Amino acid sequence: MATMVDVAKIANVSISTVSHVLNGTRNVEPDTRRRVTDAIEKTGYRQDALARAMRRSRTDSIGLVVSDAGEPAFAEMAHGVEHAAAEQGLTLLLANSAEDADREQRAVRTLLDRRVDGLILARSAASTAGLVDSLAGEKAPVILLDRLYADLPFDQVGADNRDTARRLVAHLTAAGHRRSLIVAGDTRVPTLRERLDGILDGIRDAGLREEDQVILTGTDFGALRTEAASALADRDLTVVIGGSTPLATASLQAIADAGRSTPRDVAFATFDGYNHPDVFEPRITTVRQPAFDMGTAAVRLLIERIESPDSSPRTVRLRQTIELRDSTEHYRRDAEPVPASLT
Amino acid sequence: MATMVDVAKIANVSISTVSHVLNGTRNVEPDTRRRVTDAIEKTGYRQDALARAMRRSRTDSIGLVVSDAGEPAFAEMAHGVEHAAAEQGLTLLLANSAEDADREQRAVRTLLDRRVDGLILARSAASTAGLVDSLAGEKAPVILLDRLYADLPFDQVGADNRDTARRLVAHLTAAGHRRSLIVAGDTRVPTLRERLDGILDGIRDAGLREEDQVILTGTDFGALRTEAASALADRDLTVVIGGSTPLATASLQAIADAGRSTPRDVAFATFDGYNHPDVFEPRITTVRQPAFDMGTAAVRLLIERIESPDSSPRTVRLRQTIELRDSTEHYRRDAEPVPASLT
DNA sequence: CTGTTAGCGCCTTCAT
DNA sequence: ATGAAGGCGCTAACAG
Repeated sequence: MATMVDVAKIANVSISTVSHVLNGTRNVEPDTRRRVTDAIEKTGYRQDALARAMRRSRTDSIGLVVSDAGEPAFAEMAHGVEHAAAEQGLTLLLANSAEDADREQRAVRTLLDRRVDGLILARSAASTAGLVDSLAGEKAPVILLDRLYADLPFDQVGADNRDTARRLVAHLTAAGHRRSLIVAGDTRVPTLRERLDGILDGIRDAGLREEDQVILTGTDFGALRTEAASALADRDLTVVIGGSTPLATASLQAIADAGRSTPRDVAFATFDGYNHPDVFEPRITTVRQPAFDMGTAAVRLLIERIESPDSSPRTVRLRQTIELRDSTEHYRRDAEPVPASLT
Repeated sequence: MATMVDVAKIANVSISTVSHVLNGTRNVEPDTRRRVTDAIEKTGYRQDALARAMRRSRTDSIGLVVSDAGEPAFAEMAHGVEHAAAEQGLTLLLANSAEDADREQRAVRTLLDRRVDGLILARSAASTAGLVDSLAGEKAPVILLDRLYADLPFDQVGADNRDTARRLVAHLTAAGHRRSLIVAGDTRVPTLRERLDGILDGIRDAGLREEDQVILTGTDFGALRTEAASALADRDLTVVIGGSTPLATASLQAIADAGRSTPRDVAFATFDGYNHPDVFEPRITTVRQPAFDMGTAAVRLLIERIESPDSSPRTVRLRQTIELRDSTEHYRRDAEPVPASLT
């Protein structure tokens, strides 16, 4: 592989001139520039990003640590990050945490050791004390994506989970639902906690009692499925709400286990949802995150943070949309009309 | 950030000793080693991967260039690559080609400039002359994943598309189907070409005529959907076969457009398919790639190639499985029994 | 407008 | 068993 020395020799200039034409970092006589570019052409020279990074002590790369959930919402976020990074000329280094705090730690370390200029933690288990500590001393800024923890000294990007959950429930109660099965999942996860809180807000708004709802929490999807199936023996539960894609899957399985089906004899709505809602049955009412935009927003915040490390941390929440479909709309057609303001 | 110099000073040794305890690359007195590890502990020293890579001229990282299809099969492959890389202590650098030859070129360049030790091109448009040329001179080996081109000087990992397609058609014809709508897509893509060829093999095996089948090719999914819908006016077409996930989506939409439904009045099967086949209707008979294993196989091949650059290129094809579901099994129950040997 | 030079942090002969 | 020193390829003062 050709180096700057080779180019300089052929062009009959110093390596510093080569560097400067390469980076456009100072004026050089058209004629000399010519000789240099010709030499570059001839040798097929390419800058060595490693050496450059070492000297400049910045790599023009950022890291993304993700839990490897195959959920569409997450894939979209990663995609948004990828897109925005490329647009900024940043290389993206990816590491996988598999929803495991330990692996997350190691992933973060790996990326930091590679001297990424900044780090985005998507769906992080960031609450673990260790992580925050280990990040404190680093100069590489960190952005939290999707799971937002209060009182952390990081920029954060998420969605307005609580508010949208409340709007969703307003719609459901307006349609006549009084008692619901809420498959809330692991409420230590901020996103899921916020969604549950918003649902409860909505319940209260409608003058309903929390005690009349069935709320299922926990981390074990198998157990949740079983519990949900038993709960559904109670035919007064007219609607099921899933807190995320895997929770929705467990819920749908439970509905089938209980010998019920949506929307025929129970309504159903979920957060995050599935791809191809137009091709498969049932068509599910879904709260959709602006996942791609969340990814790009994270990159934007990261870049701003790299440029001004000492401004105070910001939290951005993007607005979600409610996509109404058969699973709620074709249950109880006799209910009150749907307000048009909902999406 | 602490460097080896800091550590050496504190431990009262030379930096070369520090290097050697770090890498276990020569014996050092237990006592000195102790002092060094203590100093490392105290300073929170971490190796600078960049400087190390520069000196050793290897980065312990590999690159993965992918088309950003959100298809499950692809996500699985990427996941497999990620997993295997981590297991080998390799960092994974990811770049996205968005199914665009130009972007693919640039992605490859970016990764090569970062001096990855090797490169995996998944779902590559590698046929473009430029790419192959630009790769020829590089010392970083390249593995092609999923789309296999004959006569290319690279290791390649794919699936036994042709053979499995043939088995699938054997099953369908045994079940009584005589005329099919084959949504084959862009047959310049080797994977899709192989699948179509295998389907035609199967047609011939069954003593049927190719002229009685409707074969739709092309890159425009919208157009394919329209053509498929018109074709389905012919009620003698009793089965539709999709060549990939997006082709399946277009096919399913076309079936709906034509006022038909599967499996009620047309059978359906596809390659690659969708997630959550247990939760949604219709449940689709699917040829499934061992996508995860393909990813890990690519990493294995890459590592072997890095270690012995001059052995001749190998092509690995992994066996696919046929997952039989309602979309073919609940059409024409009166047909001949299904051979048990199929999956 | 161009050239010289000192490192960035590390690994690795070559001495001792 | 340990140290000294050169250099990987590049950028950024500093000179001229």
